[in-house]
Amino acid sequence: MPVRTNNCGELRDEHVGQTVSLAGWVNSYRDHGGVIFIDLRDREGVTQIVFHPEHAQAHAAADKLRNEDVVWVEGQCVGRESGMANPKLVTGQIEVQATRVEVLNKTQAPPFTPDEAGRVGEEVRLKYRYIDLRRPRMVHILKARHRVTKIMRDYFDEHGFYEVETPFLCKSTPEGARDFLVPSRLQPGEFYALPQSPQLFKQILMAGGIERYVQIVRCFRDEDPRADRQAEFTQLDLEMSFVEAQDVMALIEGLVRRVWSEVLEVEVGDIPRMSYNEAISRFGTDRPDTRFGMELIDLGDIAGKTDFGVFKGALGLASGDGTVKGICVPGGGTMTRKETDGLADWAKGFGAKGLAVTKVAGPDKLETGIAKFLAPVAGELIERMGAKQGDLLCFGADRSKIVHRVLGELRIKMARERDLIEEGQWRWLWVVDFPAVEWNEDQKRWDSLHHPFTAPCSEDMELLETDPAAVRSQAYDIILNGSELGGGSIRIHQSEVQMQVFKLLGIDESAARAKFGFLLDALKHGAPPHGGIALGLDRIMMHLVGTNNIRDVIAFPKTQNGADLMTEAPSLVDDAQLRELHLRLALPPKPAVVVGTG
RNA sequence: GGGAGCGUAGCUCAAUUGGUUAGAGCACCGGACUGUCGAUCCGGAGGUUGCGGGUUCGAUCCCCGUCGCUCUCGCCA
Repeated sequence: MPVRTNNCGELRDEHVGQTVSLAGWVNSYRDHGGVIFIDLRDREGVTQIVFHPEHAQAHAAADKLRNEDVVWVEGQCVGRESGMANPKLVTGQIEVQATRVEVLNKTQAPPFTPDEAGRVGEEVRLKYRYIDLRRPRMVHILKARHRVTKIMRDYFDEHGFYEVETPFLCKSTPEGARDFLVPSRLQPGEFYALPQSPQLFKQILMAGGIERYVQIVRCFRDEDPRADRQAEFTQLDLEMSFVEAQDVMALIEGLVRRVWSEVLEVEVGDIPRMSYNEAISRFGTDRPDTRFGMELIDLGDIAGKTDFGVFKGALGLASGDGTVKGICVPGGGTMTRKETDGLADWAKGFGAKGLAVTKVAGPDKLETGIAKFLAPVAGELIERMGAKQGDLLCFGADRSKIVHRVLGELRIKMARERDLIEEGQWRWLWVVDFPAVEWNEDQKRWDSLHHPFTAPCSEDMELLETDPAAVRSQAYDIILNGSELGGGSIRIHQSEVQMQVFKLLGIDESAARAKFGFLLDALKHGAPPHGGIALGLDRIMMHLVGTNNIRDVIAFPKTQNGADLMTEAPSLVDDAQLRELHLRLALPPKPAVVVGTG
């Protein structure tokens, strides 16, 4: 490999006259028969190379160059005459007159070129990821990701953290997400699980006196992916001893302030806090998008004055948690009957029986939908909801959980569809004061909202036995523009408290010992008070580079079926491999081949 | 596991109500061309319309199944 003196993004007027050598990929070629141009691309940019017939070796070689050939060129950096400069290239003031060329690798015709890849389907991009990664956009993303993790490591180093690696081959604990399992060869019939997070290990590190731990770590959850979720993902994971929630939150504020400042030159101010109850009540979700209004308005008292059966029914629910709330969709009055009927069907997907709507026709006048039921309270309703003529009012009347869910989802849906979110905003939020546990109606038991190691608020401790639903936890989630970037908590550091919580969750002493005995022992052997947080690095990157596709920020992502289209993982393995692991497949029978009926 | 959308040349797309030889641009191959920068011009090659079945005189088009990709509900302590 001959010497490379410069990269393709750095030559400027000041380099004119120098003999330079570049290497990279042929981004495009323009063969005029006499003079030939190629745009040479490497990681750093694009530089135009000119081949004149006088340099016979170079010219002859250039004649055969095609897109994505890998070449090395040597030549003179020359200035371009005015009118011949290319303002689209940062190197457009100069070009390199090639005197020597070496084709480092001749390529097959590529299925697509990095130039046009923005218009290529994702399936093809993933199959030929190495070509996709040559796109300046992808280089930019991977570079940004590198910078972000570098900033994070520097930041935590400055704050006294040690980066410690934790195991990938772990003990399976059936709580939470489905585990990826790894069969053990040495212990027939037994399995490891890949970590869903290093939660317990980082707590043990605290018991081990490490005091401040951080790790940028891969986590695995065998659940169906989404646009912002992948079975294999990366967390910024940390834990600190001798701290309270405020300390962890302040540390993270400092981190995002630095990352956003250095990467985007955006200043992040103090991040406001909102209680879980307020978030649910005003936004119908524990991760509110506060970039726009359209908040949920409580209408219980007004609804009670109407004769509308749906409202009456909700308010009179035996469960006692019946609620009537509404949102006002600005300008939504333009929606057609078909569209609003469609909303009702959509709402059923979230457990609602339907969705009542009406339109504002004047200061105290409603029309269409359930207008006739609301006529007596029209003025009051319109005033309460801050509505004006031409708005659409949507109502949820049901158990409060369903009302909040439906209206919370509707709020987002309407904002997106009607373009009510002003771009370029960074709305940060801490959601705090979560309930520690939530009643699971299906399983008839209490479930942790975060995880079983989250410390309850000390002043709520006595409620653990009398009124579990009222116990708040020392947990905190950080939200950006309605997306959950991460969450953490102060942990339980006393084994008696941990056992009390396990008991509430229906995990008895023997089960607790079997699954978490090592943790209980560690808590008994001098575990300090501690707490931490984990942030989704992939989601942070999605925000920083402006994509809503998590696969864009991962070099080698998987598809919705968990497949890697490039390597074709997962795949069948040899019988010999299975035998070594003491495994035998028990696949479901193949569906019978249906022969045409007719 | 459920719902929705998509699948036609290497890539991005088109193809009338179900109609005769499935087209275009780019890429590829051959040729021309000494200042282009999405070069241009001339010519050429390239198709199991994802796969299997059905309906029909005739299917890219309609029906059933299946595979793949995307979004989504469930799921994600």
